[in-house]
Amino acid sequence: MLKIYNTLNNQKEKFEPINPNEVGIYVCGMTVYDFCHMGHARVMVMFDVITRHLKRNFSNVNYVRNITDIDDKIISRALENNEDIYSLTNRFIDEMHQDEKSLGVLSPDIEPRATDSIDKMIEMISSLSKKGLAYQGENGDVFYAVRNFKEYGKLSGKNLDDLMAGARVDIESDKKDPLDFVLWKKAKTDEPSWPSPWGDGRPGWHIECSAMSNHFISNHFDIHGGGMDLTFPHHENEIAQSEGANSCKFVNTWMHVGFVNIDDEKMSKSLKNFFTIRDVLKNYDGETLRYFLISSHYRSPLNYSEANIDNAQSALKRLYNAIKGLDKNVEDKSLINTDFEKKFNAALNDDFNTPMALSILFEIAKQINIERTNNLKKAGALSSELVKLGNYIGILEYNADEYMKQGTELTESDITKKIKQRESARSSKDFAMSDQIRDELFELGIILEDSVNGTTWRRK
RNA sequence: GGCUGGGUAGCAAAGCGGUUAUGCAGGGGCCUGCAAAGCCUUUUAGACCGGUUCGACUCCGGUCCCAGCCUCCA
Repeated sequence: MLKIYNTLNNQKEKFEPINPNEVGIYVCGMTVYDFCHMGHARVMVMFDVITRHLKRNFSNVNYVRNITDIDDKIISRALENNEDIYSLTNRFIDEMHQDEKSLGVLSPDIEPRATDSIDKMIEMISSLSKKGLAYQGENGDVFYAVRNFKEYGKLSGKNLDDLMAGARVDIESDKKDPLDFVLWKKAKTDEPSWPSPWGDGRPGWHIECSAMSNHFISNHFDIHGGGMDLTFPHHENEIAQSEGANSCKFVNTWMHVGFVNIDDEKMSKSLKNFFTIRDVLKNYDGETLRYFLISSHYRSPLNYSEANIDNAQSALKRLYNAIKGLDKNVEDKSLINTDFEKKFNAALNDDFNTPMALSILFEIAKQINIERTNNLKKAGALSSELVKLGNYIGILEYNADEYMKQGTELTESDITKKIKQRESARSSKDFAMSDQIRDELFELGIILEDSVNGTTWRRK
């Protein structure tokens, strides 16, 4: 039984899809004007783990993650670059897809772009307008009348009067109420625009997700996710828009992924304390990054530091080391304890407890290491189990031997030559020479390991 | 000020009202020519103060501290 923590009531609750075996899940994706940073990576990876688990348990999962390709920041960045907005957004969509691939993230089922759904947004704003929930200001912008949606604040646990007390004054606005937000922005000269009943303009950010989720999934669907910073106002506004326009419940389960922090502060573009995925991939492989991101629970804050990623790398290497050199095609179930998979799935069923799931993998690794000296077949069966469960969460995707060797500048044949030299030194008991060769290779980042089957090497 | 979360051993990070989390690091041992890897073993916890309980890191109350949201942000 799958349990998910729902931000709507701040409780872990039993997950039951609206239609049996069908799950609709929508996640707010990126605004594509720059490279993705580690915070984006965490959302991509966590929802990848989540949807992989959903797809194993429900036959028909529709995972939609949008792309925001029209927005103030995109327009100003394109202007800075003296570039067409589509050339800018296409470029960064490609970059994002490359990052996803590095992190082992599977593509969503549908990845709609905002600019392809402008008509759906206009429809929705019209319907809000008919219901008295939207109005056009004198400057031409169309706003949502927050006071007219009585349940406003139910997701974030805020009430309008508390919000008023802390509201920042928006001097140049035509809003009737400072908390009202923009649905449609009147076009300025030289800005991309679309025709609408309110004049040429472009959609506000919040309406994009309401329109796309309603269109690509349904007016009422199972799971909506995103980073924790989207809870308010973005997701609150989505509820106001969708429930206001459709007069039915919008989303059953709201899921929010915690921040990636640096020195216990949120990583963000405005604080300029962010690391892009590209930055980090210069020093670490994608799977190490993925391991790092899933090594804490998705709702907890995750502190970014090199020490912590090093830690993830060591842990992942332990798993690869366990499966190294074993025949992972042994599928004799009688040789393995089926509790491993049960416990693993139970961990994921408990609000996607990835740290718990990982600990099961280490239990298997330990068993493998114990068995490999006396029962190679059993060790092989266990390693196939370990790889299978690892693959469930998108790790252990590589050949262990290759994984342990990757990232060295030396060629295989150079290393093999050195190993042969050392072997002849060893057989003539010239241990000084033997150790010297091993030390030389160590300086170059290569670790040699002697065993009864001969000498193998791996990257430091 | 309002609303969310959270404070676990040297570091990271979970579960659990009583029994080893897990990974890294440290100690001792085995293995090894010596290492590495691995195995065995071991040290280091639960912010603070009360309460409930036979028993609390785990439940309840209070105090202190931290982060996030209340503006665009994943």
